[in-house]
Amino acid sequence: MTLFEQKILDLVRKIPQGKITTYEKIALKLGNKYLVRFIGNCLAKNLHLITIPCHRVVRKDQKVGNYALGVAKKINLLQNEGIIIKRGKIVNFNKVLYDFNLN
DNA sequence: ACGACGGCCCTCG
DNA sequence: ACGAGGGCCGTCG
Repeated sequence: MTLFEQKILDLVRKIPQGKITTYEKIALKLGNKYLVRFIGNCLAKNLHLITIPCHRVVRKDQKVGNYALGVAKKINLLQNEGIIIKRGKIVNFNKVLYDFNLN
């Protein structure tokens, strides 16, 4: 695992239970928006590290996005944390959105 | 709503 | 060592 990937995972690990963030926010935090593709790539590969709550990272358009264990699993996990999802979209998106810049 | 393409870092040939 | 391809995305047509 590279240093850059570590940085991504470190950020994801900071997302509290019941909150979400977007691929784009992480990308911007780390530099530029085109990183979104690599971020997805990285999370997909490192899912075996259970300590990283990959399911709390979603798409900017309020869809949940993809997940290595299946989208259904991702939705389940999110709903267990109080996030409301309807037809694949997060209903209370703005309320549960976590902002890294609050630190 | 859908498809194309962008410019990322990594992996693999 | 180098170049092509790939991926849990986002934007614009």
